[in-house]
Amino acid sequence: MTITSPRGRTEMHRPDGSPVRVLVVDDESSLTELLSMALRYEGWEVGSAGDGTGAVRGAREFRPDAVVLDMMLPDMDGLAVLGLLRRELPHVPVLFLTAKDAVEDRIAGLTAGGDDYVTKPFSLEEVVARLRGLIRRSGAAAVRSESLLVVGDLTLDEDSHDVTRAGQSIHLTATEFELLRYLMRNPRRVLSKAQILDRVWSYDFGGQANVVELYISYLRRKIDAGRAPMIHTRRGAGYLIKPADPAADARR
Amino acid sequence: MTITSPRGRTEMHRPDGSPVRVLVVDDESSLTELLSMALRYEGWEVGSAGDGTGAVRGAREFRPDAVVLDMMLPDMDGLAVLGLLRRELPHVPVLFLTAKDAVEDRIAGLTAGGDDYVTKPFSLEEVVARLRGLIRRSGAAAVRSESLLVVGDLTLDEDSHDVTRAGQSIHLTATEFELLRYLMRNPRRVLSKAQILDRVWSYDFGGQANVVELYISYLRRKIDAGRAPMIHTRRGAGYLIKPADPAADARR
DNA sequence: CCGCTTCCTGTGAATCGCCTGAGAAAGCGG
DNA sequence: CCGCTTTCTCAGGCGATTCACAGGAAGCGG
Repeated sequence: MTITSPRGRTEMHRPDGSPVRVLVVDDESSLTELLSMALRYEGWEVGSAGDGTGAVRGAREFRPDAVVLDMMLPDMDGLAVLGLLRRELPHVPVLFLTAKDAVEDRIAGLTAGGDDYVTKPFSLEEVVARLRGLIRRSGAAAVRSESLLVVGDLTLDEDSHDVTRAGQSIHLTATEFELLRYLMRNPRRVLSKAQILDRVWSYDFGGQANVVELYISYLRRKIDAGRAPMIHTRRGAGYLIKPADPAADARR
Repeated sequence: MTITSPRGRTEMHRPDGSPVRVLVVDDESSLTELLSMALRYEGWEVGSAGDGTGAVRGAREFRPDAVVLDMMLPDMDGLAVLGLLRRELPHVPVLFLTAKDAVEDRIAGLTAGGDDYVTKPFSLEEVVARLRGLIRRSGAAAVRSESLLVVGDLTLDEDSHDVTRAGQSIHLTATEFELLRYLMRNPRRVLSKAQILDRVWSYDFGGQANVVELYISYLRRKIDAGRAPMIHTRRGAGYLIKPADPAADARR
């Protein structure tokens, strides 16, 4: 098993102050690497394993607070792995990775204990968001962080998916929602189109990079329409969101 | 016997503030695991046993506030187990698990003492609800939590199964009732179709996921018909219930 | 001010997810 | 055993969503 330590900001901690630990189990090394990078960046400590045997060993040695588990492993059935994991770590919430077309009844019962799943191909934002939700609700994180993101007079609730600006409710589509969440989780910070594409769109997205521009445009229409703008373009660099400058409104 | 502690929100407590304890007895480990997960998520401490002998030992050592007991155990008759349990824990309420075709009048006699039963295959919502009822009525829980769920002008009584909106009584079928209860126990929270399926339908349900859509549609006809809607679709994410926005009514 | 690059956004097509009517099958009460 | 209720499948339909494309606008360096 490989263990890597966080390098970014750590918002969630365990009761003793150490970073949250996540075990990633997938047989495609490109995916475990992708996930490890993203989760480490989230401020978590990441362990990874490529099969069921490694997963059990990882659970025993690494004692993670959450597990990301691919249901398709080379050496054993996903449910079998789950059973063994549960024996080691009865409390740990599990985020399942499943193929889109996988028979849905394989999932049956899995989310019942508070676990969750995402289908491949996924976006990193989605995985991170769900993992945060699982950890938040599991009580492993000392700070039972809020599900509400706030930037200026803009709010986004990850539980209800409600978005408001200045108290007014705003309807967003799924993609718009994920994009805004990503922006709001990184306020006052320039995010490049490449970063956004990597984070918000599925890892197998093969389309034109200007979808980002398009969706920024959609967001502006809904978020900034007729108000002091919060979404800003940094030409040649990317986009960022920040609380509206009150003077900007008067200036217009 | 295996003991696992709660990790979720704990709404019911014992007089000393510690979590309620439930002993699960079933010989199918997949079922004890499923139940353990769900009950732990409910905020309870769970012990489990796979046979009558283990059940008696569990009762003695774990001192549960309630027992979930499969009537079909490998080593002894359900009634024998019950007798031994009663010797250890005279007042503890028991939730029996029985096969659908089991002789019902035998069970009926058993439940006379305030116990209850559900037939296999069951839904987790049903088990949890009945267990909550048993515990509430047994007086083990310090907070004699209400049996009435309220969201906006919608009320649902878990004891009487009465549902009203704006004072008007509404008739629901069993499935509609369980679905609404699940929604109302998680107000303002998006619940995915998978979560709903796992929680409201029996664990062996192998049908199409769009039954959820269908029943949401039924509920809307009865709950939201001609009123400001309380049940909302989050396209690509799931459903949620919340108090009707009063402005929405005027807007329509 | 010019020309180049980058970004914005209207249009439209394809797809997706959701809603719902119709009806079969199973359950239930009398 | 019969009729009513309930559960569930199937499939058509439709609006919402996603995305490509392309012309126009805006910023930037000189």
